[in-house]
Amino acid sequence: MSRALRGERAVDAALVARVQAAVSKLGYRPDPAARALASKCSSHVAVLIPMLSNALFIDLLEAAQSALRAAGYQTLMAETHYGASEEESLLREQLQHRPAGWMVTGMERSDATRRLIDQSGVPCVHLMEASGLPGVYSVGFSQVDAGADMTRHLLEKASRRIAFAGAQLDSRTLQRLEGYRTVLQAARLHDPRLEWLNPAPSSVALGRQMFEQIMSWQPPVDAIFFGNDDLAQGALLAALCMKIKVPQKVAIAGFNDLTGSDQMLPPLSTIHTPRAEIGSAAAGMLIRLMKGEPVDSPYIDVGHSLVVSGST
Amino acid sequence: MSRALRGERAVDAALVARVQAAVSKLGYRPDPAARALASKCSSHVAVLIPMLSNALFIDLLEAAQSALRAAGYQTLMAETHYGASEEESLLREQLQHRPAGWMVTGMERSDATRRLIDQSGVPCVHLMEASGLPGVYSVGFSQVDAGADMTRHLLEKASRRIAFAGAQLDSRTLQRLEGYRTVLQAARLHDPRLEWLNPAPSSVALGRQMFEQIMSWQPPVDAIFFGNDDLAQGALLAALCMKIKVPQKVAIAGFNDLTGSDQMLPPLSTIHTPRAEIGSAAAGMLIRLMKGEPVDSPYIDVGHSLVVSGST
DNA sequence: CAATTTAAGGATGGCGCTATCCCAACGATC
DNA sequence: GATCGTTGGGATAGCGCCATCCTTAAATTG
Repeated sequence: MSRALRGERAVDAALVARVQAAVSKLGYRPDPAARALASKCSSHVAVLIPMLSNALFIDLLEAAQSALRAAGYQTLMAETHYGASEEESLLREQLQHRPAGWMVTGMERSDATRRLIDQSGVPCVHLMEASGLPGVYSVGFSQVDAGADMTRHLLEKASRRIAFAGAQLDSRTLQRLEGYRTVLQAARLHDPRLEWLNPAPSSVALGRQMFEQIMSWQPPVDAIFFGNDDLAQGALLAALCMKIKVPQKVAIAGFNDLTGSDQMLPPLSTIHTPRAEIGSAAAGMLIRLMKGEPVDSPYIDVGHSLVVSGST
Repeated sequence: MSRALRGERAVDAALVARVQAAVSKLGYRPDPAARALASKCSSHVAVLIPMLSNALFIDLLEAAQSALRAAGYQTLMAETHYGASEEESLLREQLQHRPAGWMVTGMERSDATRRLIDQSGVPCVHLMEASGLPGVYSVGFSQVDAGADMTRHLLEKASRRIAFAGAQLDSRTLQRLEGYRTVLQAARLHDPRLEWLNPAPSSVALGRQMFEQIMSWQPPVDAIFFGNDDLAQGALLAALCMKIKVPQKVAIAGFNDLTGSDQMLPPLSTIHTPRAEIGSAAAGMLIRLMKGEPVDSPYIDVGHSLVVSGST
């Protein structure tokens, strides 16, 4: 009797033991396809991330997948390439497979996508941004606060003309920019010409290029806050190449604390973001939701921390 | 009638058209769970890679997933962490889900795993190494030849004392080492003390550390061939830090042509490996196998190319 | 102690497909 | 023209579970 296996209703302990014994003796394994057909719900969790090539999301995915696997769920990863319509079509595709849960990145998406998620009745956890919206589950941290923290750090280091250089221009980068702006406006040091925004994907090569561009501008800047570490790494390499002293001539800061940032010359000051923690906490929350158990809080703020190093 | 949808047997064109019309009008979508239950085969493809944190496998996964998705298959990615037993348990787990196909990395695995794959009857394509074994499907290139090519290049650049520095020590790294050895032995320049092997995972930090170690050894080396680009990137950073001129004092070469290698100072000489091509070619081959169609050749050699740059 | 409620194990009809069998209609062969 | 393949469409029995109902035994009540 299957009830004994799933611990459903009240079942006599002796019967459970007998069933368990038979199960392990015969090597019985329930068929996921049959289970999905009968219960109208698979054991798959669809995880939608913008891009694998941004190392940031790898950590997220690895942690989430590992936690989900331990709980008996299969992870179906898909890339949205930062596209709202691609996200929608991926979700629609996944919906046919009757996923048990969803994990999506960020809060920004089309209304159609939002409706799709709501109406599907499939529990969904949002990654990377902590939101207080009712009925929305999320695990992340305040991108605005993190951006503000780094800007404040640069101010403390006596920088006055602080540039912000961002790529990809996804909503999280723009939130960091917002934090930067708020702090500089409060200090009466904000200058919109110091905001360098490039919609191209973030990369070491682009960071190098943006650094060269910013440094050729007049009047010179004291510091550059890059929206992602790969850009900042490129900038540090460009500075080495151009023999520009960092941080004496210009301070450089990054975001996310990616692999290799601590190996740069000088080591990069950055904001450490606990991606693995986000992944596992989100998986934990989603598992509770999928089992119909209550969750303590609809959103978890894992925080962030400033890593002060040689580049500032 | 479902036959009309799947193009099975001979079906009248008019009937097919009528069914198609009804399908699109009613928005009918076949249920994957029911299909899997009835046919004893899902539309899932399990892709097993060693580790996501090695950028090399990201390209592989992205290309494979994109091709598989286009053909209507779902990708289930899993990490073996370079462990034979972990690979076996992952495969065993996947087997319950009746995958339509398998993609695994490399040729090296336990006998039990090999048997598992054979006996399951699920088609399997091997990635990264081109093998001529009968009944084994694979897409890759000769790691031995690639290692030999780079070593020959260093010889041509007048290096005589050429070190090999490898990490992780997976079978592919060892094959590159084999190519290195063969060339140096033929040139009567082989010295086993110049082989620096570290089983720790490959990383920029480890490359830096290994470089410092190798450079403090006597007598000095002319060139170092690193088994992966992240190690070589770390070495280039260490050289900058130690004010050791590259390639004048020591030449540095990498492998795989990873992101950022062309941005280093000096740009890194490396072996370009067509990962995306491997991923899509392997997916294409697997799709044919899953459909029961014949494949032209059981293995595809995508080749490799030497990228000569500033570091050699 | 009979009547009623409660608890827990057992039986069974689908879930939505695929595979298989079956049969009608048609052409080919002798 | 009768027999025999052959082609193509329809009907149907599961696939292996889960949800639901049914049944029986035990506990509770008046």
